[in-house]
Amino acid sequence: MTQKPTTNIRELASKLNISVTTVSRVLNGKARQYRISRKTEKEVRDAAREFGYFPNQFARGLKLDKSDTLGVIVPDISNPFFAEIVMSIEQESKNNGYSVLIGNSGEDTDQEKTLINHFISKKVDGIVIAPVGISSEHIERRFLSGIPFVIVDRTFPGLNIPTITSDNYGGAYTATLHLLENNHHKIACIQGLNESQPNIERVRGYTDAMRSYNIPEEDLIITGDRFSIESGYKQAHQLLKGKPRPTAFFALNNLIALGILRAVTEFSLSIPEDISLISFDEQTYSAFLNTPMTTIEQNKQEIGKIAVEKLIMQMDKKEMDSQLFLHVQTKLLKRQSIKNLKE
Amino acid sequence: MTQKPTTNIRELASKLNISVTTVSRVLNGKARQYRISRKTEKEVRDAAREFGYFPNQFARGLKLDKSDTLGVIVPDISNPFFAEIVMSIEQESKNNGYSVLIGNSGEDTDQEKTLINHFISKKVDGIVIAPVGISSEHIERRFLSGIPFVIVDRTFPGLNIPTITSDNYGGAYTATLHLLENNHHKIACIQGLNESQPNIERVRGYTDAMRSYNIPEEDLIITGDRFSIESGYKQAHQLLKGKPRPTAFFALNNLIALGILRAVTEFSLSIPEDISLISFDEQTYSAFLNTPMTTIEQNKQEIGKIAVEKLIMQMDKKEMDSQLFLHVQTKLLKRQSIKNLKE
DNA sequence: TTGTAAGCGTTATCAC
DNA sequence: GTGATAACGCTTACAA
Repeated sequence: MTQKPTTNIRELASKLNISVTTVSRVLNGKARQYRISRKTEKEVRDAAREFGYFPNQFARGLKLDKSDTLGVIVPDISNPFFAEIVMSIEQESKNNGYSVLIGNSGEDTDQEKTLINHFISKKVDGIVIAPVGISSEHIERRFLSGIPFVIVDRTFPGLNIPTITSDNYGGAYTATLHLLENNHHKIACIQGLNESQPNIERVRGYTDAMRSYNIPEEDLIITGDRFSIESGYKQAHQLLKGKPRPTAFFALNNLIALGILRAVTEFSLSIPEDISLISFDEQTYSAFLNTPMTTIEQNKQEIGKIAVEKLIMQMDKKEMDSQLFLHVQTKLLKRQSIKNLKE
Repeated sequence: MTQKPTTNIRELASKLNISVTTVSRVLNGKARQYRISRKTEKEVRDAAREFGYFPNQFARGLKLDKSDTLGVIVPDISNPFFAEIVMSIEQESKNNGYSVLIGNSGEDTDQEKTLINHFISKKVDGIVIAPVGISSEHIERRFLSGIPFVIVDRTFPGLNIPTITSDNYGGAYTATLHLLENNHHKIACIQGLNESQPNIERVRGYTDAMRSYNIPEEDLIITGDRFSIESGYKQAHQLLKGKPRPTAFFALNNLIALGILRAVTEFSLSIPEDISLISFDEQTYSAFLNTPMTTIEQNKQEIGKIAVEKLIMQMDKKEMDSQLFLHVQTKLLKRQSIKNLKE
């Protein structure tokens, strides 16, 4: 039950003894265009304020076929990486006069589908989605049928939908290089959701860096099942049991890093003395771990902001922007979780 | 621009050579009530599916004066505490057929006001809000004017709006007692947003526990300015400079704890050897700090869930529930950040 | 410079 | 069992 409509445009008009047309025009900023007298304009504005009138969004939407609302779907809001992106999206949307509907897919493609349908039936004007990343047909179909979309974080190769991601390849390359420069050779790359594009790109960056040092890396790329603490823990645990141990871990996201930390602690090893660690994605707590962690920072603020900009462009121009795929730069934050083996 | 209305109810009806009334009835599950024939019912359902028809939510909203949408407002989505509450709210809303609009007030009461107005004009059926916590008139006014509200986390004393919070008093009492039992006497209580109710309640719990041990606590209650890392850092830094130092810190939320950690590291002190620490609010990373942190866990999942339940009750019954204020139990998670001084 | 009225797509009321 | 139609509140051609 919503607030009882204190006032509608008709009442307001009759109170002022003018037509609803005039009221509507003034309130939509078209007073000038229709050469409405200053006096009338002022009267309308004053009355609207006085009676706390604001147009009914259902009626408006029905007529104009738009809701001034965007939908956002992420796989896991409780992951601060996505939470920050959502925050940035909300902020930028607000600045542009849009509200945002939120949806959490829980890393589940079916739920993601349901959410998309739901949002469309709710008449969102466009959708920013960080997909689960396994399949994209459902997204593509909707996009082709005319729903504006922007994809964030988890791309799909060959999908012609505007996409904003971190420079995953570059970030991973930098991370691995940093380890190599500290004379690590046995660097284990702990994956999250193997099939997802950020994961693939990060592995590619890792691999290329390793090859540039002529180091074979095949056995060091460790399969994960998803971007979660549990997955990271399981893989790290497995590796730490084996001999010889890797000298360093490259965690492919923040949750994987947390899982590794757990395994390392369990084996009573310490960082960086016994094992070095670098993680993709900086978090608020990264610096405050007892051994502050070296990370690859992603600019979540920027990712969210650009996503909304691109989406609005798409909605307005109803045509696509030239720059379809955008990479946001990452940054290496050196802290104390990496030991130089030659020292 | 939303999807072109592939089909509307009129088209669907004419395709089937029946009236819109019948179609509407079937699709709203009123086939039985109006004794519509099995055959017709099936035809309608099949056709709806075939043409991908779903009712226009603007028209529906206009007619029924409801949106099946809830609004959620939090002070800081990037704080995982709120992110998890939002996640839970989204989940529970979805389960009950509601969408959720999200708003981030950025710990700013003006923004909070704007968001509330915005949501109301968007015709949300109700609002769950974790207010900034400084003032509540704007909320109360809207509530009294008929908008269903549920407040979460940051209460206001004497405000008769359904509220769900953690048992802040009890949690803080337990935390402090735990420190006392480990023979700490100089326990600094590092506040966040002093004026906010959770802060006040936690201080009350702290104070009562201290008094039960006959320990004067006045100078040990440290003023903060907000629930942020910076605030925690600043206060801890100040304390560590002074002599004699407290032997333990009680951080009034997760961000404050992070700030304390930063200060402690800066002074090259270690936990728990040099200083003990307990934090209100458990986080995913709490256990993975090199010194796993002892915390008071809050049941965010439950808080969000109950909030939505209460809100829906309020919307449905249009009357208030007997149980206006609800406390969700907290739990002490003992880890290694506290040293027993007698050992 | 202002007004009249049609129409957006749905549901509820009344009629048969 | 089913149907015609008014009404929800707004914007916008078209008129004046």
